[in-house]
Amino acid sequence: MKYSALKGIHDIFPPDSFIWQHVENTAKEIFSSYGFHELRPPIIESTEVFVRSIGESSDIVEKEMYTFNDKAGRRITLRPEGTASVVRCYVENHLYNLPSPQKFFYSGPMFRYERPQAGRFRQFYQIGAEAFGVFDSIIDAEILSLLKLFFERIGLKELNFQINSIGCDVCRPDYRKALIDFFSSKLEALCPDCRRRYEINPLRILDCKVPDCIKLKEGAPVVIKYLCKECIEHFDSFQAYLNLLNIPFNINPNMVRGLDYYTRTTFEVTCEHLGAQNAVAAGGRYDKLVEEFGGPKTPAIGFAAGMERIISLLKNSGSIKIPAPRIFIASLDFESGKKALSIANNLREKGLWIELGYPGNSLKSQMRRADRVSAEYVFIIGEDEIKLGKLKWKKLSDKSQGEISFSEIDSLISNN
RNA sequence: GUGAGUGUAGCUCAAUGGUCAGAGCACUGGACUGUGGCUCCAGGUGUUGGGGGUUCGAGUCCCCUCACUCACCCCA
Repeated sequence: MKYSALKGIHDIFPPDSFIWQHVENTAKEIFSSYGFHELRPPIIESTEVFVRSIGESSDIVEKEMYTFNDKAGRRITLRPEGTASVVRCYVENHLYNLPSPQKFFYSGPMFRYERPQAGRFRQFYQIGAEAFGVFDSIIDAEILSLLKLFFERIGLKELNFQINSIGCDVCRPDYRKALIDFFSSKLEALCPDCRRRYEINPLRILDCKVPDCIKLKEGAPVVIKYLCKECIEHFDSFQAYLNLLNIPFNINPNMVRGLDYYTRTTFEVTCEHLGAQNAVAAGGRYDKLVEEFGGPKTPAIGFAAGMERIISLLKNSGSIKIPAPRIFIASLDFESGKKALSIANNLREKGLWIELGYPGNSLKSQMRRADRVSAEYVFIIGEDEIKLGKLKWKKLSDKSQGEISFSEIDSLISNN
């Protein structure tokens, strides 16, 4: 084979593309009902947009971005995530002057230069949503409620909702310091990765999976105990809203998000059937980011859902119907072929999905193809039918068949 | 970036170091001269991922390389 798609980058084609459409259409419908409207940011930005939002020292920025110079020497990056672009757009276009809150959703490809594995690709698709301008945790609950309805509607089951609060810039420094104090005496026993995390982002030691590290973090300070009064109130009311909405959730104090911009609420939706990369959606609050981008002080919260992971769960559940043509028209020679073509044209103008058999193939093979594509009806036109001015029809599901004159085709369609 | 596993027909996979590398699925035709699913018959493509080595002989063993997969890191 001469050419293949790049590593970690995949084509999407039927029948999978039907599932993609189903998910995207459902998302648009559900998100709209929560007042989230589509925003289409570009997929490339100046590198600085991502460096400033995601964080200089994060892995994404340090080693995973597709970055290049354009012809004028500007530093350009293919977006590794969506939030940075949405915030840039929000600030650049002064959308904060519109009635608050402003709520947006987006969908499209993201790019990260990573080693591919199950549920992780170099080009991958996310559907995300962002809400600007609300401090109250009621919006946090609305976001989870939106996710729950979305996943229910597309047919995903057995999902776990995990939440946490990682504090704000008032209380997080205290917690960070407590963690550093706690682990400083255990440094030698930690795995090499955790020793590195200790330097870069001590919070990340908490979600290490190495058995020894799991033991060592018993008795480690819990973030919730260090939250300031405002953060506690926010987290408590968040949970009250979730209970009101009957959204089952677990508090996972070890869930710390990797991106620097998160504050207070973080959450993740996971599914056990996925493999190591088990999050189908994740997000959180980022109350400082708009300001850092030069906008007014504006609280915000958002999430991103991984399309490929959703699709793979739906494929395994086998619950998606693949659409099928309404009518398959088989024909046997030049004259009947012409008749078939013109009937097909008329019916397609009415919006019906019509497949044509081709007279070069035997009727048997045309019938077989009609069956393979799960056509509802087969029309058969040959020499006799042309002479008599009528065609034979057959309904494949129950084998019923009959004849109908060419002029009566419309009524057969509308009666069935 | 690190580690492990796998590369044989369009797809899923067989083949103890030994003759000509096979089967199922799928596709086309026929049995059924114009009626799908079931059954039977017929029809064919492989530089065994690529390169080198060991051997009388390599799909099989060794080395290199590439690709894919899974896991770590990280993250949707």
